[in-house]
Amino acid sequence: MRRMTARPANAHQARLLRLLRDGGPNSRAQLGDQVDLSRSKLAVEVDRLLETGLVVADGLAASRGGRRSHNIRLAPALRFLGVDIGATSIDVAVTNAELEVLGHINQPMDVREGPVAVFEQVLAMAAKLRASGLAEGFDGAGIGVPGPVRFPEGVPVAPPIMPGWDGFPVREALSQDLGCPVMVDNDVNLMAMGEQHAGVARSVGDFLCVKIGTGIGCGIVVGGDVYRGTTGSAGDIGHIQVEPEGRPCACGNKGCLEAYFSGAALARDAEEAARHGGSPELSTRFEGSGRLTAVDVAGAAAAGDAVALDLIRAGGNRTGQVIAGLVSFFNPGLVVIGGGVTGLGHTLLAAIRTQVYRQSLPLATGNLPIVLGELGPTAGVIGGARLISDHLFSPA
Amino acid sequence: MRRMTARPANAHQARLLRLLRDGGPNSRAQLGDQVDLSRSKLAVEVDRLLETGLVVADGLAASRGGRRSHNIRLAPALRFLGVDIGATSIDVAVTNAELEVLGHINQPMDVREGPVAVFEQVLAMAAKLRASGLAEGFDGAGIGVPGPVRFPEGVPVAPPIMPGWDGFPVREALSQDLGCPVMVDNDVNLMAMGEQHAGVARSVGDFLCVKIGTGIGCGIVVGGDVYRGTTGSAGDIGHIQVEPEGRPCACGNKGCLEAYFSGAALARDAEEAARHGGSPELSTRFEGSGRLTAVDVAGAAAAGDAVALDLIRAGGNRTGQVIAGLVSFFNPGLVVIGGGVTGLGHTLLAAIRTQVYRQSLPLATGNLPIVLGELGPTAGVIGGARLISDHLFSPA
DNA sequence: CCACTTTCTCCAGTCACAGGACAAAGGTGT
DNA sequence: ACACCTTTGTCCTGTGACTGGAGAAAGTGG
Repeated sequence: MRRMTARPANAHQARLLRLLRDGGPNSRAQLGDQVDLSRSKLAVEVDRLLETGLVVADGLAASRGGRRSHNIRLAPALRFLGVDIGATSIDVAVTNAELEVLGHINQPMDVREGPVAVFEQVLAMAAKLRASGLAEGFDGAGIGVPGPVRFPEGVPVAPPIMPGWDGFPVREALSQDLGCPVMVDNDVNLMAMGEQHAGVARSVGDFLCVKIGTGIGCGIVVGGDVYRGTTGSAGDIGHIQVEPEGRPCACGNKGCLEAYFSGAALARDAEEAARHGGSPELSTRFEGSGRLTAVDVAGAAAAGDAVALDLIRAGGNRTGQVIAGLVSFFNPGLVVIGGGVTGLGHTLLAAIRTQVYRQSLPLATGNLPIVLGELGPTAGVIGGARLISDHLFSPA
Repeated sequence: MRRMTARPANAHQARLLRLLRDGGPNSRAQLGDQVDLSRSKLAVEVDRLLETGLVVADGLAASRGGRRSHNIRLAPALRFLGVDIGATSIDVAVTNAELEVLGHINQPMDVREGPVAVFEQVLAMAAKLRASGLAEGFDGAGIGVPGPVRFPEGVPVAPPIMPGWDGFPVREALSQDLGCPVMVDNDVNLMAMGEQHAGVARSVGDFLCVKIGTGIGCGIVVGGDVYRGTTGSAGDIGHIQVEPEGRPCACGNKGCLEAYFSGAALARDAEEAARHGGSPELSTRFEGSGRLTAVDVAGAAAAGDAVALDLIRAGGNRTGQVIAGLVSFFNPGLVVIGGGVTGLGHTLLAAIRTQVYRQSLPLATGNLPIVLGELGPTAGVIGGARLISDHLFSPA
């Protein structure tokens, strides 16, 4: 099948495409209400979009007391690929042009296997989705990787947890293999974009999205746009010091947040507690599998295990301490907590909230919601689709 | 004399005014090189600006091998007022349209006297500048106040160190009294704008400007624009906790940065050291005046006093600790240190640099200059002029 | 004095866009 | 059934924005 070749010719067309993406099918009249263009001009631009095949007119809508309107919608065959490469697993999803997830698969994978092995698997997963009939091809793909990215080029830079990825031309390589445009970003930024598009952060201009998984990162959204910093490392809060002369961290420093709370640190602390006894729940789980993860801690906590609850609270307090500082500094309109540890749920959230509301300025916290992300693992892949669609739905 | 009444009629004119403001007099041809408009269109817009009187043509420039060009410049009679209200003193300056300071006066004043008393003094200072012949009137004024501001309305909100200012309609009142448009912002943001316009931050898109005076604040510039946060309190880093269960702070919390380092904390620590002996330099100065300020500490440090140097280093370490976190989070392209303590100079800077380079991620610090502001007390007033000129030089 | 450069103006043609007239297609009340 | 209203969409014309070229004005250097 023929893939998306055309691009919007001007800012008006780009605007219309995004409106159709975010608002679904619309009549010309409804579009006119949103774009501040005359009906004639609007009709011209819509006609041109119809000519390119980017949008189609399918059928008539119900009457609203007058002539029935034609439904204008994005081409129904458009497909975007969202790829979220985590430290220990890969998520791949197909979406339609409205960024609705049509199919989503997850497979374990260690990023440290290196880009070649990882992308082999990504391509296999994409092929599987295509084979299932959800897509005949992909019109674009958005990729998230767990480390800083030089955004314009789509190349990871000095990623601590991804040896072998430094400088690998992800965008170029995948674009070649997939045969479609590709954009690459930090996985945390993708999560932020996902929650912004379809989750709790809809209609919030400035917010923070803290992702606690194997590591800890923070997506920063300013005025609706992701802020990436001068070298693409903005939001890398895992190595902010929370304890002078504290625990040694993998990064070489001491007392980093990640040394105290993250998927890895939590598992280690839990195993320690299990070995030293005092926590029947954790000990049982430990003996079962020989190792523990954040999921085990969540399970133990849900069963009322005091040690597990303390671990979560302690971690939440550390994290909240850092977030409190960021809230004072950044004064966001919303803080979203997400990532693998979301399963720790409200115990974690309560600890974070306590710290933030206690330490940050009243003016900054006065009307500040701190909530869990509502999309879970789909946030990243939706964010990926959003990333590439933002790129494609902008003037050529 | 008649004051500036016209405003640019469109984005092109606004662009041209800003180019003339930032680049000084220019010929039509030079302007054409910078704006991506045809010569004809450019000529039309320049002519319209000439008609409004916002710009004037004065004389011919030297030939560059062909016909001599007409110099186009902003109306030479335009005058902006920059007002920087600090906790303990007021700076007022007049600038021309190019934001060059023509006259600058400083007077001590306690903000806690309240808005009415303060603005009486501001008006007197403005009148003094006018009387000196530097201005026949003001075309606009930019005001900085030491606390958060609801920017669109120009009203301080819940300012901790300014009781009596909460909700005072600064913009409206001053606009009335001065008879010209007024914009109000946090003093730290003004400093950032000043350093961006005429200081060390020229041509840097994303940077932080840390002002250490009576309190500590941080101006945040994202993509060339000041970021103010959801409620106008962004950059309020003085109350970030640096020591759990640490010193009590005036804000009611414990262990805030400001409790350890700021003009006030430094003076208190110095007086303590002077009383307990051990520092001949500080003791001498203390006996002289009965109190100490940051200036005394700077003097003692310059004379080699070990206690004073230790105080500065300790404060710098605390501050650097916080800045290190912000650098990891924000990944700026530059960090500017300014405010009243700039006199502490390189001892302070060295301590901050050490902390940041040691704690933040290499990717974020790799090419990160940390420098002292180069404008000193004029940064704020230039920033004020810049603020109002940005407002006036934008489409009506 | 001539060739060449730079600056600036003038003019004609093109494109973007708004707004009104009007046709198409549906409602609602009598 | 009919008149009348509403909503949607199309067509057309006029206006203003903008470009690019021709050419005048004003200078330099050989």
